[in-house]
Amino acid sequence: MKENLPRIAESEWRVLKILWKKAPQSAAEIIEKLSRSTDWTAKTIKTLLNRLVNKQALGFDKDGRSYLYYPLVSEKECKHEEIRSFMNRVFDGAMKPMIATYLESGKLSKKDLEELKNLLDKELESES
Amino acid sequence: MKENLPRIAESEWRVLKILWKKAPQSAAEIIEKLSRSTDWTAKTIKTLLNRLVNKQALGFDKDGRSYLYYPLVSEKECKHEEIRSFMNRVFDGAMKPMIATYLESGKLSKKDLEELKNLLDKELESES
DNA sequence: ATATATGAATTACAACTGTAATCTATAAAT
DNA sequence: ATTTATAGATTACAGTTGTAATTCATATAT
Repeated sequence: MKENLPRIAESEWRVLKILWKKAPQSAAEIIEKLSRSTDWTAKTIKTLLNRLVNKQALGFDKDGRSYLYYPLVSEKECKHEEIRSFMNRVFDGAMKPMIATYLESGKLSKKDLEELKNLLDKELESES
Repeated sequence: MKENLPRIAESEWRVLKILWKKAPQSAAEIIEKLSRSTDWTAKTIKTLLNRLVNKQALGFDKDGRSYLYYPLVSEKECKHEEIRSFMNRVFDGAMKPMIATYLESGKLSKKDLEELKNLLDKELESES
């Protein structure tokens, strides 16, 4: 609902996603989870936590001598912003060409297509 | 058809888009066009052309002492790749949450929604 | 023939990223 | 009390990007 979202790098998205699922979490917990999905060392993950704190994307409370981290930026805001900048960069901001291009890449099954159609239908109904 | 697409930076997209519209074009033409939509100096644009040539995203033919540039990477491939990496980074590769998030951001008019629905319908029909 | 303007090539430089290693303070183990 | 392991802080270092300025070669003007 506010201004100046920090820029989130690719590796930082991984960290934020974990904290959006559950917060707060200690560095140890975060490291444990990321170690399963990446090959980053604990040091690397600490660096990412640090950078996110510096960018004010994360905050923390002290718990003894370790920290409990939590997001300061909302998942929704970040995703909206990321969609926006991606669409501008690649599709001059227009959704339709983006979808058309995606369809063309043939990555969607019939079921996917129908689900998307449902989404749109619901949105159309719900519109005042 | 593909393999080893170079990574295209944001500013480089601007240049490529111009050359996908029409190719080949001289640096002077490209500079002229980009000067209308950005505040980059000619030097900056030359740097971008150079980098794109180094990444093998552009090629050129000599025309006297200046060059005529043309894309070596296809618009379609680049866009597909960019969608793919964006969806992975932000939405774990799934289109539906992406669309849902976009709808939620309220950036689409009723007309937009209907156009998108048409796109999907056509795709569904055309599917064997 | 020489000076100048212009195209492209090279160099610049800081911020951001990926990917850590090292340092510092302190809690825990002995 | 001293050693050691550990948490977080600081430093590292190369590659990418934004944003040019400088240099080099040469076509053109004088």
